[in-house]
Order: sequence, then C-alpha cells, then structure tokens
Amino acid sequence: MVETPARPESRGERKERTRRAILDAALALCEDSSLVALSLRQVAKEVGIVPTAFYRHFESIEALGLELVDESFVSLRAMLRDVRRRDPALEDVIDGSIRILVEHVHQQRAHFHFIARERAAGPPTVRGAIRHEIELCERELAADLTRLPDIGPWSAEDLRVLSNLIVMAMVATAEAILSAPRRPDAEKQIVETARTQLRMVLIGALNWRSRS
Amino acid sequence: MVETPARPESRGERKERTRRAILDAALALCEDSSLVALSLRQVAKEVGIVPTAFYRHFESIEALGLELVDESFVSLRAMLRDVRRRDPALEDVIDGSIRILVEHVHQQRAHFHFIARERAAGPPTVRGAIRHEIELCERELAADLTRLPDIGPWSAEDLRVLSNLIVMAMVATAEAILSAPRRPDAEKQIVETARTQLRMVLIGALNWRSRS
DNA sequence: TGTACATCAGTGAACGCGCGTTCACTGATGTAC
DNA sequence: TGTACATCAGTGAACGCGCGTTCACTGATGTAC
Repeated sequence: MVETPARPESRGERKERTRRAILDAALALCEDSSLVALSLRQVAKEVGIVPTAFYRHFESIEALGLELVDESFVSLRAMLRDVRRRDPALEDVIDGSIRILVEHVHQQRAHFHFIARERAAGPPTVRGAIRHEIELCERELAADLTRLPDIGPWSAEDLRVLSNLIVMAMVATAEAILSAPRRPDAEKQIVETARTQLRMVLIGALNWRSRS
Repeated sequence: MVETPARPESRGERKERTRRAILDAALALCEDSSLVALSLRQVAKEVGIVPTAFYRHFESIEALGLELVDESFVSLRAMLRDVRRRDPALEDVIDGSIRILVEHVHQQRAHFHFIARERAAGPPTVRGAIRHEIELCERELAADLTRLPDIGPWSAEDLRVLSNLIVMAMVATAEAILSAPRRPDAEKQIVETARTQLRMVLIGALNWRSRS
C-alpha cells in the first residue's frame, strides 16, 4: 500500500475535521432522544474535545441543529434527484420512486430520522427550518408533476394539494421504515402498503378533474 | 352565591387533586419542548409541591408520560365517536369529519399536540404506546369503512391500507392546524387542502377495485 | 532561509445552577376500640 | 363520644452529578519581513 507523503494538515483542514466530528457526534447522540435533550458536553465528550472548544465551531446546540437540517436535506434532495433521473422506460413510476425512497432511507438513516423527529420535537427555529424545506420539496414535486403527461391542465392549487398529500405519504412511509423492526418482511409490508396507497392517490388524482 | 357546606376534602380526594395538577402541569410544560426534556423538578415547582412529593404519584416522568398517552387518546377517541355519530343526512362525510376534527383539535389542543410530538420524539415506551394506539384507531376506522355502502367487498388488507392512509392524512392535518399561525384564513386553507385530499383519496379508493 | 509576531483551535479551572434520588421527618386524616 | 394508634401526602436537608458559560492560558500553525 502506497501512502501519499505525509503532508501535515493545515489549520483549516484540522478545524474542518473537528467540525465534521461534532456534527456527526450530535447526529448520532440525538438519535434516541431529541435535539432539545442533547447537551453540549455530551457532544464534546463524544468528539474528544473539551466542552469549551465547542464554541470555536458553533454558537449553540441550536445553531448546530440548523446545520444538521441543511445537511439532512442535502440527503433528501439527493433522493428527489434520483427519483427524477429514474429511467421512465425501465419501471413503473410508483415502484421506482418507492424503491429509491427505501434505498436512501437506509443509506442515510440518521438524516431521515433526524428530519422526522425534529420536525415535531426540535427547538422552534429547527422546526421552522424543516417545515420550510419540506414546503420547498412540495413545490419541486408540484413542478415535476406538471411534466407528467396524464395530469392534464391542473390548477396550481390542486397540484400543491396533491404534492402535499404525496410528500406526507412519503414522510409517513420513511417514518414507518425507520421505526419498524429491521426484518425484511416487516419492511416489505410497509413498502407494499405505500405502493397501494400511492396507486390509490394517483387513481384519485387522475379521476379528479373530470369529476369536480 | 350559595356555597355547598364546607365538607372537608378526604385524603383520597386531595391526593387525586394533586395527581391531576401534576398531569396538567406536565402536559403544559412539555408543550414547547418534549417529554424527554421535561424535569421532575419543573413539574413539582409548577404544581407547588416539593420535588420528592412527585414520587407519591408517579414512579418517573416516563410513567407520567404513559398516563398522558392514555388521557390524550381518550380525547382522540371522543373525536372518533363524534365522527361516527355525525348525522349522515345532514352533511357530506368528508366535510363533517373534517369539521369535527378541527373542533376537537381546538378543544383539546394540548392532547393532540402531545400525541403529534411524542409520537416522534418521546421516550421509547411512550412512542411505542402511541404507535399502538394509532394502530387501534386504524383498525376501528377500517371496521367503520366496511359499513359504507359504496366500498364494496374489499379485502381486509386493502381496508387496512386505506385506513392507514386516511389516519395519516388526518394526523398531518391536525399537525398543520397546531403549528399554523392562529389566523382564520391560514386554518381555512389547511381545511380546504385536507378536504381536497380526502376527496382524491376516496375517489381513488372507489375506483380501486374495478381496476386492479 | 531565518526571525519575530499574529492567529486561533483547543485547554483546564472555576462558577453557580438545576437535576434525580436518599432519607428521616411532620402532622393531618382515617380507623379500631 | 373519646382515645390511642396507623396511615401516608407532603416536607426539607443533603448527596453527587452534569449542565452552560466565563476566563486566562498554551502552543502549534501561519504570515510578514
């Protein structure tokens, strides 16, 4: 094994590495309670720095939380991008989307769990930031939906409402996967449920304009 | 004003009164964070007893939390009962159900907020208790749905899936109402959204059997 | 290349505070006779 | 009805602990000359 010659870390690189360690430790530590129950000292201990060193990187746990919101939504957006890039010829829209959702939830368990949890229980600013990001996702989805051929000339409002419903179902599915026992059959049932639900919703949506 | 003759409180009555005060204080105090961030001392202070007196009533904050789950679901079940008793001739099923949801969410704000919050962020036992209760509600709803005339001979599984979807939408609507600014127009939009979503879902459900 | 100084991530002691839990207690209410 | 004892909700002191935040510091890295 050939190692790159030991270039010593610059100060900036080292700082960045500590910052990463803090973010990772915080994400892991709040996993089984909540940001509001996470202490600066726990995080510092986990990272292996003295509590006061925390302040070199973040003003407070809450500020750190806002950063975690951003990072978590990078993961979520990566998922949406994958859904969008999915080859439409290869598989059904619903099956493909759910498959990608499941993959990403497993790959970025902590991020998805963070969003699901702090959305309801985080500090107010964090809750607000998450709500805002989810709204943006709904708008993105609404824009994507207009490109579906069958959807017809829907009003912007109806598209928003439909997007909201779909996002809601996806969030609930992600939550179910996260809190389910990690047995393949339990997950399979959740996926099957989500599949049926999305089909019902889409059938409802496609029959919507013609009726109302 | 005529007062009932001052019958002194029995020991049991007084104990019950303190217990109630503890439950009410805990529910109010965890409103803007979470059970996992609530301390026994905060609760005792709010009630006006010494911290150690707490133990005369509950073993721990977590045990108190489980009691709050029970009480919150009494409120939620009262709502479901109202929905069921609604006069079918008087108004649309969806409009009526949403109206009752909104009424109850306002009447028992704290209970609904507690469920929404601790469902995702409570101590594990509390989360488990809430998940279990919600499952029971889904089963009840599934049983109610079989009585709808239009639903036809659905499989138990499809009914479960549909109930899950509806409950999910109702939970999300309740959360939206709880976290929305308390302006009438904001709420009106949430209600309108929920209405459209439920219609889409029902249209999808009614067209479901015939297609798959 | 070498020197003198600036920067700044991380240290360590200290603070006052709120935490859960222990323990022996008090004194009003309830009960047995 | 009166007395003697039991019960038990609530008290108050005390404990060791982890908390966020302050402060003056250290010493390696970076920069200017």
